[in-house]
Amino acid sequence: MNSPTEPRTRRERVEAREEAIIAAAQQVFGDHGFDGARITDIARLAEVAEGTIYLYFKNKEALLHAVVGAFYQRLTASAQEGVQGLAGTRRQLEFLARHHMISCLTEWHIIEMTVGRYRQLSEYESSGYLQFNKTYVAVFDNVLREGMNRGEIRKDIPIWNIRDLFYGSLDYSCRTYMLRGHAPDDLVEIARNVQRLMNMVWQGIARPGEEGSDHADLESITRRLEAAVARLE
Amino acid sequence: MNSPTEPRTRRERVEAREEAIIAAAQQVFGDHGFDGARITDIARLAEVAEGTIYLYFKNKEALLHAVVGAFYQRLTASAQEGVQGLAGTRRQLEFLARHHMISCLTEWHIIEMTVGRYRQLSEYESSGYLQFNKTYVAVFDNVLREGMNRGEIRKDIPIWNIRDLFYGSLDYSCRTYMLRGHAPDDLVEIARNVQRLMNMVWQGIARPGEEGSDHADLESITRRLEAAVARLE
DNA sequence: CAGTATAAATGAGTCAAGCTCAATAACGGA
DNA sequence: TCCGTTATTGAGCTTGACTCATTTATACTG
Repeated sequence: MNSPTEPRTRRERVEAREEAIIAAAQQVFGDHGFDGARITDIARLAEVAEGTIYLYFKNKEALLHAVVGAFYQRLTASAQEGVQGLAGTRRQLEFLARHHMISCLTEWHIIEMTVGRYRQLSEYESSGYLQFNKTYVAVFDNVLREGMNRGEIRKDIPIWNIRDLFYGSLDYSCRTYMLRGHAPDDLVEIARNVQRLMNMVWQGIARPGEEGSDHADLESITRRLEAAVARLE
Repeated sequence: MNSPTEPRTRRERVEAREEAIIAAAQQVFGDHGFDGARITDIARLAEVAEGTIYLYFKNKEALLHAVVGAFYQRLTASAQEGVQGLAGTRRQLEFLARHHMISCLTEWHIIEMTVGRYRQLSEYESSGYLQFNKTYVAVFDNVLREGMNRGEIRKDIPIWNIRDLFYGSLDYSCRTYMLRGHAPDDLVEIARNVQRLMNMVWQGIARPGEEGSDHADLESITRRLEAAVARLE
């Protein structure tokens, strides 16, 4: 009857319970959304009294925080791991894009709960979610910085602009994808989608060839002329 | 004491009340977010009993729906109006981008409430929000389709991919902008931000053709110089 | 100008769900 | 086996969305 690794020590039992609660929460949150999820149901699913949950988590929000944290941990780890085996910035970005989109689609309900919650949280609480995100996008940022150093990526755009372009288009694409009633596991269609997005993004961020410098020069010349006119004014 | 246009007929009074409630709701939702807003407070601010609100709106969600609807109506109207006075796809897209970002920043709290609520709603309820969005992005879609017909925009990318790229990057940029503690009314900084994003997006969607993008850049540079000279005159 | 039917407004009361806490149970070392 | 500590419980408290019986305002009519 006992599972092979039944918790023996007090500490082990406590940790197992915490995990059980998080697992139950993930389930119920996923099924009903944040507001729709009842602590009672989470407690029942975790085979625990309602009050017990509040020994492990300060409140419902903290419970969500734990669920989201676990998700981001998985996400960040697999992203990092995948990038390491690849050479070339474009390759790496394409992997990150595909990986992000597939992960977001399969755990879409978690993403949807995270987005748009910041506002109702205190400065301190929301900083927790931001931290998760920061750690995750650090993987992207590194890829991008390396690409810049290798001369593959333009250096004249702030990195956060590129990041918003990248993840913004991907996440919106996820939403569109779901709203259109697509299956979250049609890998071929997803790959096609990502490919199109990345083609566009790459055009915008890749360091242009020889003739491209013309473009940059014209831009800087224009700025100088405008500045000159401003001085006249 | 009476306002110049005090409502006289029954119908007028009812409509004035509905508007008062929506205005109060917009205020309170904006200050405290959806969950944080109390119907009691909205009622007090609208100078109405709590029960009265439920004569006008089925529930709290319907109240939010009305507030968001009013926002989208303003947004769509001003977007449409602004586009009409402009020639050239790039010009129009740049206007739409700036307009979107400025609007979203000034009414950021409304945006944040809308995003991420879909999940907790019934199919029917969420379709209301989708409809708002559909009407709004129709303006963008038209600009893009015209651009395709004029040969300025690539035709080999589905329009929804471009839309996600466009609004995804803009909205994420809004969030970044707010999180970095920028003022929502620093128009110069916003314009710079939008400019960088649009440069990237344009690279991705412009029809490559015979140096067409260079041509377009030269065209826009010329316009800027002309504008500067015009100021001198 | 009453008189009345109908529409509109009210707020005390209900209900549901997050959260608290005094009482209880389980544990493990002596 | 006893006892101090830790963990658990669930009945009740609180808050806030929502309801509904009652009251008030309005427009219509003879």
